[in-house]
Amino acid sequence: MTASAGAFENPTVTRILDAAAAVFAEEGFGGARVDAIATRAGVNKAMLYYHVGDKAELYAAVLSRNFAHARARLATAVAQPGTATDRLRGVIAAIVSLVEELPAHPRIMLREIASGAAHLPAAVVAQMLELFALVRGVLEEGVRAGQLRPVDPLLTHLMILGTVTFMTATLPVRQRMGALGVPLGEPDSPGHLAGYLADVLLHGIATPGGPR
Amino acid sequence: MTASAGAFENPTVTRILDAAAAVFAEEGFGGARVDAIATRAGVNKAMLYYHVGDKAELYAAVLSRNFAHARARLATAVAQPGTATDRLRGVIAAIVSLVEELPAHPRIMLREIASGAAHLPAAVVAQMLELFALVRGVLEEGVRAGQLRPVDPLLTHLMILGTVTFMTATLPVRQRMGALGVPLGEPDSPGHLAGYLADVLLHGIATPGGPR
DNA sequence: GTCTATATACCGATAGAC
DNA sequence: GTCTATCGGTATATAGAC
Repeated sequence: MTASAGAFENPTVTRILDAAAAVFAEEGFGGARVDAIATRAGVNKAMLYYHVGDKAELYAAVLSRNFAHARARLATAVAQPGTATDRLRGVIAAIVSLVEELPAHPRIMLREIASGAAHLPAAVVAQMLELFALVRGVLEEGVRAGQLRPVDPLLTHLMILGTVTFMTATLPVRQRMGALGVPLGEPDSPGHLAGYLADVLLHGIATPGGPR
Repeated sequence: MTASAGAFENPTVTRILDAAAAVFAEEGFGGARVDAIATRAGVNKAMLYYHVGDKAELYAAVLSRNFAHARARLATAVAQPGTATDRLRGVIAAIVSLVEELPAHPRIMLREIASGAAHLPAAVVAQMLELFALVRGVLEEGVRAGQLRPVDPLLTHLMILGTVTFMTATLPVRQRMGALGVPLGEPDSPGHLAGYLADVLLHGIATPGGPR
């Protein structure tokens, strides 16, 4: 992962969090083994407990770091000049590039959603709210400016997140489906994905003159 | 869950699979405890192994049963009369109602996607392919009939699945966000969800005369 | 700060009585 | 077919030497 570490973050801690993110993504909170995280980080298990804490603290630290990174990226996209529509495209592109930079993050969140937020600390929930507020601002501005239909901000945000997450995280599943002999279309580049999503989201898949 | 059991399915097996689906959804494959599944099913752990098999066989049986149910439902929706657009709306409504009937299924699949299909048997992958083929048929027919733009069937299918799954499975997370004091919009009924998704997917969120 | 060794507990799976 | 008891393996977490 090698995500940008916080300014005051110990390099050993960074390695531990990077390893933890990968293992949590691969095995889930319940399935992740602290031994596996320590080995992958190249540190002793006792050092892991010394530097970060127990499994739950480790998990919270990984999520908090990822969401802080996402917030910085989304804030930049939202502050860009241009129409609300332009900035919505920028937000989608930012989300796609975030998933490329932090591939473990959507996988961890997929599991978190599945568990009903069983391991999600309150501080992380607050971070998620900040992100939603940024995207909602762009959507509401687009509605006010008459560029967007009166749209449900939360459903729209979930539509973006769900689509991007599925299109990237399902790659291994799709490869296994393709191995069964059925062509599944060309592999999708990040740019292709972001463009396709923004286009469908803005204009739909119906032909302009098609029946309603 | 109480899904429609296969015709030749032992009632004890049905109870075990129902319990397993709930626990796998809640805890994941790695986090699920066979003891917890047996207790929830009201059977002895030894009986669970006797009737179904080990943890992996249990997991495969749950997924296979769910996908068989989904296939029957989707096949009905696809066979309905009407234009391709009408049937696409029917497919979306069928997917939404499936998620309502089998709430454990999307949660299990969310985790499966996150793990990179780590526990997915080949037979289940084949079942997923059948479902994709049904939806792709409707989309391709819509393109041929000129009702849909030349659309990427797989990306579109993932867009539908990702959106429906996120909108339903994120409910606990959204409730926790709402508890932090920020209004998140009215709760979404299944019908509202299906209608919103179909509408956005077909026509986008841009106003008809809006800038491209 | 770092590492070894271990306490303590739990889990998956089965043997064997009935 | 059903249940109890348990084996063997492994997990988290920490104590304690250096």
